[in-house]
Amino acid sequence: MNLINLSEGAYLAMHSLALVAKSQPERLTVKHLAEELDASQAHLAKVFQTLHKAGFVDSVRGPAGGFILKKPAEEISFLDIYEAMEGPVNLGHCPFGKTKCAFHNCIFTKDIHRISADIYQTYKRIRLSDF
Amino acid sequence: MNLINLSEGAYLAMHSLALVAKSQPERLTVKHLAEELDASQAHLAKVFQTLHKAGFVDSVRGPAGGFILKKPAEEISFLDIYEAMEGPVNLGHCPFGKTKCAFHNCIFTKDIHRISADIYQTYKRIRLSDF
DNA sequence: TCTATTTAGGCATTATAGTACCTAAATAAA
DNA sequence: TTTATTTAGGTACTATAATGCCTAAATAGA
Repeated sequence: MNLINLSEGAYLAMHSLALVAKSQPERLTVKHLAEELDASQAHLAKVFQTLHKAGFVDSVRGPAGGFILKKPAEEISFLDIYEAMEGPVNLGHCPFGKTKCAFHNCIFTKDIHRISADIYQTYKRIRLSDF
Repeated sequence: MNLINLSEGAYLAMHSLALVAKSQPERLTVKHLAEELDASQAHLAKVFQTLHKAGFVDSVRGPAGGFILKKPAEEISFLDIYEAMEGPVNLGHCPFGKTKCAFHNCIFTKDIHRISADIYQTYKRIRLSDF
């Protein structure tokens, strides 16, 4: 069981974009990336549709086609990718969306908020140019 | 979107056991706890079936029934509860269960492992007696 | 004994993520 | 121009987690 919350989709997005960034300016195909990551080609294709719509990559169809980064690798953080795949992160509120808490001092306040902030800052700091 | 991985079930287990611990030796009912936590009574009842089987609570049926802790609050950590609800945690491996990694140094090694270890130690440290 | 309360357990329903499939569009190469 | 390749997008299927519902069992109290 995984302690951090990262779907297969977000995992694929982060890892495949890192590979795309590494091989710039060469285009990479979904087929190639799926083999490289030992992942489902169908799922990865869906992920890249999302990444394309979100403006992270440019696509070229046909033979010798594939994906390249649309923005410089320095300008794409893991947080950007995470939010594109999983939706926007909202820190500062109860991580479970509760408006009412049975505890005067939430039993999670001290620790869970610290950890959430840590993950947030970590994702924000890591950039595709780091690979 | 929540950065840490904690299901509604695990959230309910941690919070309701904290309330049970606080009100010892009085028994608490699922109905009471559901109101207190503003949560689904049906779901909480399921959670307590799991907690009962896992040996965290003793149950008494019928009027004036409810749940009490079976073990001292000092001996129950959030990690114990988490694992009872979500399954055993395995640190030290790829958090996504991959045996093959496309990166010589996994892009997550430094940070994700640090954060996972942090969450693990935090859950391990927090005990029901802390409330 | 009877009734109301409360947990136990099984089953059904719902939501979501993941996967698969099919067709269209684009394009490089033969 | 034709063919093979590859992304785009829609739809549908599957698996699993989460949630809800119903009935049985237990038990305190009237």
